[in-house]
Amino acid sequence: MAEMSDFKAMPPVGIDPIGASSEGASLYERIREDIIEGRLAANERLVVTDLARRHGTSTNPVREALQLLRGEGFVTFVANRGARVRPIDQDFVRDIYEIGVLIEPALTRWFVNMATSEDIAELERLQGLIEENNFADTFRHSELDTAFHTVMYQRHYNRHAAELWWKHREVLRAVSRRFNFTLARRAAIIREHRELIALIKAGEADKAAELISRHVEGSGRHVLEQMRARNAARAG
Amino acid sequence: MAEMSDFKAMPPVGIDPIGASSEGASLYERIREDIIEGRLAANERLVVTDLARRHGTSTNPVREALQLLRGEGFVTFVANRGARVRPIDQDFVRDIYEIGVLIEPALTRWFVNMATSEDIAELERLQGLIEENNFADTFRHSELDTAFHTVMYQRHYNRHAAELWWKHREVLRAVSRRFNFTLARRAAIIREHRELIALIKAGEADKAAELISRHVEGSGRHVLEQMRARNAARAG
DNA sequence: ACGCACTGGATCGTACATTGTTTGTGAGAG
DNA sequence: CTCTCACAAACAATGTACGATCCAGTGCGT
Repeated sequence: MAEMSDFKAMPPVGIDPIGASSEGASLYERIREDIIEGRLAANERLVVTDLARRHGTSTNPVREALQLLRGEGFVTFVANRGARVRPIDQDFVRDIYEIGVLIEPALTRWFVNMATSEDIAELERLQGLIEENNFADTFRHSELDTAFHTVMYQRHYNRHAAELWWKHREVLRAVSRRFNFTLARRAAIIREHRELIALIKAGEADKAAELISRHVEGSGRHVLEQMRARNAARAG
Repeated sequence: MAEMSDFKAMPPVGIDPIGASSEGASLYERIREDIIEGRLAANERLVVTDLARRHGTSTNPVREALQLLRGEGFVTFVANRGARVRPIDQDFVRDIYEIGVLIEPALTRWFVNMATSEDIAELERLQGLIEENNFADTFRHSELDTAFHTVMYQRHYNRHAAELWWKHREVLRAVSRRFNFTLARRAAIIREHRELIALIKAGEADKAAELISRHVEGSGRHVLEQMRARNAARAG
């Protein structure tokens, strides 16, 4: 059973993704999933009574969930006119990736100087599972890849940065799940991960940071290309 | 009257700091101010009925305000045990500054390549007011300084990054308001702002980014030292 | 001294009242 | 006949009040 939880992506310790009331929490999660996964269209109105009916609760938990989502930026509010879905569009994804490019190298640099042999063993184990899976199960790949990077950022002293990274990651994971990996991207991921492990072992913090910068940027470019292609196909 | 609004710090366009219901909005703002300004102690319990009584409303707006604050990271929740004030301590401030050091240079680099002569005129005007004020009115300085940097980041295409910067800025503004500026820091601020304007004029994006990095880091170090000193004084 | 039931209180969920916005209809002007 | 404006009714968001549920701390009994 340890095997099962090994590749389930979990947030860095101390970062509580939910924490609301029992009912409110699941509501929050479900609405957020609906937004991220695209089941709720961009800019769609979120009518409180509708959501309450659909999820079988009263309006109050819905309102609280919406406020929480507002604080996290998934929903926009206009006074006396209710909530709307914030579009998870190319701009949104690009913004997130760009912030990742700025933050992740710093997290990585710290990790390289703090990595234990257990960390490296764990990274190699996960990398082994990633290569074993070899993108056959894309969902599993997504989980493993997230776990890989979580090992690196998990214990960083800057909890804010780690939390920010995790929140962004959750969005990107959901978005990229809609697409397949190109062969070029698959090769790049495997190659860069291996190179990264090597640099960590060698204690090359700056080079590792620089590599992560390229890694994140490449990942972002890949997803954005896919989104663009799908949009073009839809429009054509 | 144009003169009055000139030095009032305003968020970058399109970034709505409130947007809740009329009553709920002020509630949200008041509670947040109480947290940031330190009137609500770190880890203090936020009892819904108390807050409702104190602010003269019913419990529901309070609950929504708290959820919003949770989403923004100012309060923490434990299921069935309510909300607590997230401590605005040295770790918190350090985390925010470190993220600023990573993000602001990128925003600056973009601005240098996009700056118009109007932008530069506005920066020089604000810098003139800053030097004229010369830290006599620290509150005014804080507003002017925020306005100065807002000019630079306001129109950045990455709305996420700009919003992140603004949110952090609001916290730091409130925190630094508790302290005075050392003479060394005053000199550094004036000098770095002047140098920054010169670099922007010259179109030296990389150098400007590097300068901002030092500027933010210096600002962070200054505030953290003040916090540390006060804590030591309090403990002694 | 340790454990268990009880009590006090706060959170969480439901139902309802109020207020503001939107939309649809109709009359009048062009 | 069409367009515009005003008014009114429906609708949704916001605020209030209340009951149910869940925790924490206390005091009793062993």
